[in-house]
Amino acid sequence: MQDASTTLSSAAYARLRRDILDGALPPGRKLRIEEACARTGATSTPVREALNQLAMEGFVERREQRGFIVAEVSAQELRELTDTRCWVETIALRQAIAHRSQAWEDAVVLTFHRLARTPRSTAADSFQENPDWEAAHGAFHAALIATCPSRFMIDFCRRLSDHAVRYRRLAMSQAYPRRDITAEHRVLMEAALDGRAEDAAAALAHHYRLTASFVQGQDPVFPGDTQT
Amino acid sequence: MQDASTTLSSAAYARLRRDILDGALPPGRKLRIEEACARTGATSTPVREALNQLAMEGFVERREQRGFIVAEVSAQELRELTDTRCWVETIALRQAIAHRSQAWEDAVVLTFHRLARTPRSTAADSFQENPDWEAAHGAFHAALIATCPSRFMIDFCRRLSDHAVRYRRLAMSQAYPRRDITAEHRVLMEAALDGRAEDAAAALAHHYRLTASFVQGQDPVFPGDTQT
DNA sequence: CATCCACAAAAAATGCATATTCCCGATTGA
DNA sequence: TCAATCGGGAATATGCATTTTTTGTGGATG
Repeated sequence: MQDASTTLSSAAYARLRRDILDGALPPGRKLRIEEACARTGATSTPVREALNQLAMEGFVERREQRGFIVAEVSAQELRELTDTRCWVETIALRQAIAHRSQAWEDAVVLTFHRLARTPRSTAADSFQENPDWEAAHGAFHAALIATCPSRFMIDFCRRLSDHAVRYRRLAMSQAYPRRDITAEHRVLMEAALDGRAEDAAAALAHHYRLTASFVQGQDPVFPGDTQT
Repeated sequence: MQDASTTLSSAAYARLRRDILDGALPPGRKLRIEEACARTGATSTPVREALNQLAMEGFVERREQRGFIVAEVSAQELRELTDTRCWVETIALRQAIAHRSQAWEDAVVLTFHRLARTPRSTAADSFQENPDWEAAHGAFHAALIATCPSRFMIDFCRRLSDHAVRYRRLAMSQAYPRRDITAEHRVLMEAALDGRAEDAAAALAHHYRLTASFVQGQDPVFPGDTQT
């Protein structure tokens, strides 16, 4: 019944993950097993596996004997996420620069080029999230730290990035920022290619904090969360 | 059929995790579902859930349509693990010190005291791993970074710590180090309590690197892995 | 008359036995 | 000797049974 090289479990995982990151499944939403089955076209066992994996990633919360809910978001967590990315990914970037290679430079240049050429919105007049842009953006940032000699670091950075994507999408549904993101990326790339590790790290942190402050500014996303 | 507040799935997860960290399930070992069922006393559904969670943690590898095996170890990964801990946990420690509180100081002192009073070996003449020591050791290191204002950091440090425990246990089955670990912990604690963040970070990194070099020295643990 | 507790019924999560699909190795034929 | 096929065994998926939680109702109490 299964088409080549994909398991129903993985398919359900990918589908639920996408729906959560897209915001189609909003934070706090109860995830009934049966409903998730209908959504993914699988039955309880693969769905349950998918939900458990998502729980380990922090995208859903698992309540023992009480099922799953989509993980909540908060301004507090956004701050922690942003700080953590700045702390950790700057280290990964410094390490990557210290271990740079020809292949790394090529990949950085290539992914930057692709990102710069990918429109952020699919519509010219209104903002319509372009999934290709997210992919290209992730590829660029991944390429930057690819030579960091620690899979633990790389995996952790990717996980944090995924959480950041969710926050960004939730805010984007309200508005979108007017800044020259390509320019930010170019500054970052050029510092990295030149081996100016501290400049690159600073640019990266600045880039993340700018996005975070934009997301945080979209008040309706975080109702009732006022602590600073 | 279920006693209070525990699900078979969680029990299977805890059991398999313990067996992997203890080395009872050695690296590379195939984990047949049916065998794991017998080991944990559950059937396939909860066992499969447990294995998936362990796969997300990196303790088992999931081969699509081919089952699970206990994650391999290597000298290379040990180096990456140690570097990552030194990079990340020193940041967490600096942050924790920057956000210290009375409760934090109390917890650090208390967990240090308990650790110092817990014998490392249950036998006086030969080395017999004392599970209480592992627990006390983990509690001390967790207490040190508890006030780091990022759950992402704290969770990541704990995950890395668990991987380190596995490496340590694997090496311990060969020999055990002769060093004054309590003294190392005391230096670390005192620097932290005094607010000397850089000293504390240095002590922590030194502590981890000493252990790593010991583990790495136990050649039989990593047969065929000679690259440096 | 409102509130709270107990009990019952429904819904949902967890777990099991079994069926199906897929991978791998062996055997056979070219 | 190599390739294709067949069979055994293991992983994956299904449907149902069991257990727990939750919700709704009725009655007693303040």
